[in-house]
Amino acid sequence: MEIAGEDSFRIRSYRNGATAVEGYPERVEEILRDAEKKVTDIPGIGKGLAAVLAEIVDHGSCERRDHLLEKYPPTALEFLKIQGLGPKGIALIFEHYRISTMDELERLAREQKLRVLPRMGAKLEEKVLKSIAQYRQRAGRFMLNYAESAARELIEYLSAEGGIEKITPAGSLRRGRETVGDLDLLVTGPGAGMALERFIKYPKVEQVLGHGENKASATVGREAFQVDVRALPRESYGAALQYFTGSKDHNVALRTRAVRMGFKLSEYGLFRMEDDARVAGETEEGVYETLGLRWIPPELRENIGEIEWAAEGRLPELVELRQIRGDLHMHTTETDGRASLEEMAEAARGRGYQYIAITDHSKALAMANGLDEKRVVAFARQVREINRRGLGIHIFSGLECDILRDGAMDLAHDALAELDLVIGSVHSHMNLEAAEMTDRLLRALECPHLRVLGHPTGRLLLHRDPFPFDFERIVHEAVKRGVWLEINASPERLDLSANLIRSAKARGARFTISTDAHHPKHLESMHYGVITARRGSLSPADIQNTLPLEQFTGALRRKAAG
DNA sequence: GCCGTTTTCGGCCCGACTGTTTTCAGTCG
Repeated sequence: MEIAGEDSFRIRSYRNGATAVEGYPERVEEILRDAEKKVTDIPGIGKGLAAVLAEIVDHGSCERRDHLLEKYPPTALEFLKIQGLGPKGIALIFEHYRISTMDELERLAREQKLRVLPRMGAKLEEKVLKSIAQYRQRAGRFMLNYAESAARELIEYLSAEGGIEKITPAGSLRRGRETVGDLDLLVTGPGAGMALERFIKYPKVEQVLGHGENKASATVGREAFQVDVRALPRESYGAALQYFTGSKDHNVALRTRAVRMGFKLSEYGLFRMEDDARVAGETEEGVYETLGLRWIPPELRENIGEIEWAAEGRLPELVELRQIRGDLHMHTTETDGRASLEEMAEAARGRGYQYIAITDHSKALAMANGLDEKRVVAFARQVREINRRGLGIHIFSGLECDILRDGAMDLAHDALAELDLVIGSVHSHMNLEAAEMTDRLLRALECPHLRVLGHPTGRLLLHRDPFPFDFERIVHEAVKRGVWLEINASPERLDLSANLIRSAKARGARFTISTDAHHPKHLESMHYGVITARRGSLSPADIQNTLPLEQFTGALRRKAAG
């Protein structure tokens, strides 16, 4: 719609509507079917979008979309990812050349055919070519752990010089998004300007993209991770932190509120409209407070209703890392882990946990030397013995049991009955049709010994999409049967995602957060899981492994008792 | 296309940078 030059406010409404539907705990399909409910009760959905939604539910598309797809190739949206090209530029290119692929765009730029168009020139062609190369190289996003360690190293490097009061990563990293596009680093203090100088001399800098008085941009490392460092005066640090943390949608909503209250909010501060006086900006808390809001944790700043919650004092109490009492998914050298049970236990004890579950693979994962019934029974006995001796931390005997193609568990029920905690996971045949996958998971949930559904969607970030199934139905059944949903904290998975967590919570689901560690070091990934749970608005009470040992043991037994 | 404690019509978030430029549209964050 942007490329077609449609009304910008209508475009915004569509975009808002899409986010609203995505984050809404109920399925649009169900709301439409239910005569009691109205789809227009979703904030951001009015009469027009309600009709569009009905169309989409009916036949998978809508007239406007079909029409646009006749006029423009579907790849047009990819062109928006090329720096220097916006909707207007792309429209202009389409008017003059019939192209539909990135290769064709590249050819136009190389053959100097863009510069003949109005308001385009040689510099733009160069920029486009460079950007296409980057687009191909990295598809633009990095996993959270990559961004986090890049930020940590850089902060350490920049802090070494002195004269720096604060240095904070903002943007999607601060919000804890599962993948990060680039890094915004905010610096204040008398040495902030010098920090920019120092940044462009950072040994890992590959290419300096820009360097001014207040901001320096560069790509870091061979992967071309873009980092922007901004030097800020102390009085606007909080406003800048707020602004650059985003999300964009959150900021738009916040500014709207500011305007309504007679203020103007920018990255420089919060100003009173009537006399331009600065009323807040040194701290983030001050900005929110002046707008009549509690401080909103960055993980919630996605315009999912958090501003209303903050205004009404009903922000959820979000789970914190220190509230996690144990890790319920990890592997040892018995299968594909790299450390022994004792080593894993020792590392967990070092983290202050009260308990862990050792959950090696089952025999279907032959490659990993998965456990068969006999080894499972022996393992359960061994764990009982270990706990009698005492390791300074309680061990639960567990298993990550494969859910076979037909939904049967990989091991016989009487063997599973010996264990304290059985996780059921899909590791194979992930390309089934949604209906078949749903049946498979439903059957798995029938197993009376199943306690946790492991990495429920099977996604691998930047690698493999979630496999399709009827999520609501599976959640419904899991809740009914007392099966907990895993939030797999491995930064490659973060499965469930924040959106699915919210949707599942609204249906009464209970969760575990576990690392799926294959090495003692991987236990540190717990905080990615906690961040993801926070993005899903979860409180400690939603998460089983925040329970102290005794209560957790009790919760485990309740399923066993029926 | 959405929305309403000024409003069912007339608004809808803000500012910097760049080169397409000689006064500003388009892009970016």
